[in-house]
Amino acid sequence: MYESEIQEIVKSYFPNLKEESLDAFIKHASYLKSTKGTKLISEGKRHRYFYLILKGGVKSYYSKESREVCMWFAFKNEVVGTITTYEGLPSKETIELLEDSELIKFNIEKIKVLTLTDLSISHLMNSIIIKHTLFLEERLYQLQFMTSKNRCKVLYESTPEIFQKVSLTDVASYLGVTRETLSRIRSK
Amino acid sequence: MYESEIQEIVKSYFPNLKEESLDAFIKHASYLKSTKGTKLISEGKRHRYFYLILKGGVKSYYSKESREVCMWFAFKNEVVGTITTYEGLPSKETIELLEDSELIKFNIEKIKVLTLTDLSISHLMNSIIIKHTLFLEERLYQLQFMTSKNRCKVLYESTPEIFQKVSLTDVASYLGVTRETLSRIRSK
DNA sequence: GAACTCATTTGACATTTATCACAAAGCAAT
DNA sequence: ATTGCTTTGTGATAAATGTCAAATGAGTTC
Repeated sequence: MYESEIQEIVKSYFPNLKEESLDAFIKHASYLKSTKGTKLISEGKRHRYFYLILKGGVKSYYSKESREVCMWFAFKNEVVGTITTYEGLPSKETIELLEDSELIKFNIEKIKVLTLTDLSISHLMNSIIIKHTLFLEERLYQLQFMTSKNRCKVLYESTPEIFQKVSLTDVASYLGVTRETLSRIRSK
Repeated sequence: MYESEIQEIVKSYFPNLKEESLDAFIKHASYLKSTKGTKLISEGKRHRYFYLILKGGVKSYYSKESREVCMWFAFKNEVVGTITTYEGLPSKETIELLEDSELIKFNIEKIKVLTLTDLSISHLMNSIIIKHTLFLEERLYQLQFMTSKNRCKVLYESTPEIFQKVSLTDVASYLGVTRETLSRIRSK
């Protein structure tokens, strides 16, 4: 993929990015095509990138004692990464492709350097983080207030594609129940 | 309290704020002393402020059908607010004083205007948000992976003052159990 | 199509936690 | 100290969910 194509894509995804910031931003972006199961970010390691999904999907999960708990899923047109990576720390999560996907990857270290002098880029990164923060708050709210049956229902209504693309085991862990329980509650 | 005193305090709390940004920042800060039970931010309303706690403590909670669930607690030297307020949206949470407290309040709208032209202030707000995001991720992790007994233990070990200053009912809701259950598990 | 693998469903049972009711303890005002 | 109020603790029971085991179903390979 040519740099000019990447530029067009990035421009359309981040319309608030000023023209003069765009060039610098693009310098740290590159196209990436990869297969199902590939890990974009692995738990315990430091990484340099965050990603924009052009095609495909990913899951994020924590693992502990051979148990995996999914924290979120993302598909086409979403920006993904981990906040620990942004902070230069080892990631606590793993981000893995759910299917063969196409992405644009951005060098986070380089782009952080740009935020030191470029307001437009600083605001862009800000808004990406805030979007994630709002998502986490909503998720916590649902875990604390809603029954597992309702969480399942709300998820199905808001993003039915998750049930097509993600295994029930993973959806169950995301909803905070075992797969057996999810299997039962969703038929009721 | 004189402006010069506020300036000293703010400067010491936000050492990364550049000297030339500090003056503009301080213009939107003021001292506030208030009594237990006062609501700094009320659910459903738009607000203009975030706060730095000089003395005292607060709790944040969501309420639904007369049930309250605490989302976090904060004490001396912590910055508090809601991300929805920062985004100019009505708050989903209520923030209430746990005891008579002294605070500095900052006008969020005005400071957001400053972030449009001031990198130093933009970065400061960023880092405050990121700190909160890391907290939310840790909390989600604990809710998904740890037993209620362990969550209780970890909370007691990390911030014992919560058990002194907050009612068991509130702590229980924060930990995701009923107060009866918390009463039982903590004695075991 | 048979054999194999993997995901999902179902059943039986154990465990945890919620719920409801009430008792005990702590605290403030008189 | 007595009264009233709020918070915390305890007991009995019900509901939800976890755990383990086995069955079914769907997809793949030979």
